[in-house]
Formats: sequence, C-alpha cells, structure tokens
Amino acid sequence: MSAAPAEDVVRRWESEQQRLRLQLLDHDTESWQQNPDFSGLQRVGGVDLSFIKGDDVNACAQLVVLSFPDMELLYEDSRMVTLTAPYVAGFLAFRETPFLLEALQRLQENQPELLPQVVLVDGNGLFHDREFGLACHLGVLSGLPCVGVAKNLLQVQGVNKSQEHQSQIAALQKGGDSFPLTAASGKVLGKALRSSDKSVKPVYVSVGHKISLDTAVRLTHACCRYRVPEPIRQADCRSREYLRQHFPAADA
DNA sequence: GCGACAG
DNA sequence: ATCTTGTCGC
Repeated sequence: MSAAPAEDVVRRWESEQQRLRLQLLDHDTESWQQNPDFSGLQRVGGVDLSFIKGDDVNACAQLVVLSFPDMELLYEDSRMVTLTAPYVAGFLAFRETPFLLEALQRLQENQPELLPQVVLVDGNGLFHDREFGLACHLGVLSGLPCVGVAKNLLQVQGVNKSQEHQSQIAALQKGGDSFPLTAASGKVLGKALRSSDKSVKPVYVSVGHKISLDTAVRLTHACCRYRVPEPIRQADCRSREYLRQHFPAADA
C-alpha cells in the first residue's frame, strides 16, 4: 500500500537537488587522494539503514568508521529512527540523509578525532537521473568526501542492461577492472567495478562529493574484502544485528 | 499488460 | 529495504 507521491513534493525535491548540486565538487580535494597507496588516509566511514520486515517507518541508522587500509572497526553507532519521507525512486536522499547526517554530527560532537576522511554510501552519487543521488546529497550537506556504491544498476540517461552492458561485465577479468557508464550525452556518470576476483557481478561506483571518479573507483576496490566494500558491509551487518537484538522476530 | 523502480 | 533454504565449491 504505497500512495503515489504528491507531485508538488516531488517538484520541490527536484529544485532542492538542483540547488544543492551547485555546491558539488567532482574532483579530488584532499592530499591523500593523490597518493598511489592513499598514504595519509586512516579512516573510512560507511553508512546504511536497515528495516524490520513489516515496517517501512522505523529503521536502524548505522555509521561505522574503519581503519585504512586494515578495515578494523574504530567506531560504531546504531540508532533507531522514525522516517518521515516515503521512498520515491530518484529521491532516496530525502528519506535517508537526515539520519545519516545526525550520526555524523553526533560523532563530530563526541569524538571529532574519529571523523572519517571519506564516507562510502549505499546508493548512487552522480550516477542519477539529475546527477545528484544520495552520496552527493550527504556529501554536500556534511562537507565530507563521499562515494556512491550501488549494488544494482540504475537505468538512467540511456544507460541500461543491454547485451553490450552484459558483455562488458563478462570482459572484466579481475578485481579492480572496470568500465565507464556513459550517458547519452557522452558524459561518464560512473563506473561498473569488479570489486574482487571472486565476485562476477560488479558494483556501480560514482562520485558523491570531493573526489574524482577514478579515485573513487580505486578507493572502493581498496576497501573490498568481498563484493560489497567493507565499510558499507559492516554498516549493513551491524544495523541488522542491532535489529535482531532489539526487535526479535515474533516467531523466534 | 509489461517492465522499471538506488534503498 | 524485505520476503527466504539449501546447495555447490574451495
């Protein structure tokens, strides 16, 4: 039972995306981003929201900070939140960003020395209909470098699951291999990345804020033990674990 | 009616 | 996001 989103709300959201997009930086702004081995990078953040099965309003908002390059847990924050905005394709940020921002602000106030130097976000950045997905939204509002990593291909601006796309995937030989996701305009909006030797299905990486696409892809690969980069995977696992502990299933 | 639809 | 077990392979 999901009601169609009111169109005036969607129009407001579109103009908000357009306004915030003016502040987006799609190039490397940090010194560690230039180094071949990312020396100077010590903390990578990951964020996610997990839901209880029958409930799309109450969720666990999760922030983790991992060490780089070892991917060891430095900080963890799980918080039950009540969502207000519905999920509308293309407007995920309006549903999730407020709670991810709050988590970052709590960290800023309590242990600013643990603030991540870059955040990996579950979802798209510039690879988006209006080139302003969740990772861009969180990046601009937090001021932190952000990378969008989506587990599924969003079909935007002429990019789709064509035979050509499938064969490009088949041509990815090893972890770290990638190919560009090019819009009808010719602009490269993101890259499909084979994140590890073992996984065949790629992840879709795009710029969120304060990082270039090539650096974003390189960093994502450096954070992968499994298909999903460790900061996002940890945020996902730990928020689900939190729900299991605090809201045990009725049949368990 | 059918396919798409980040999470 | 969530609905969901076993199975094949290293």
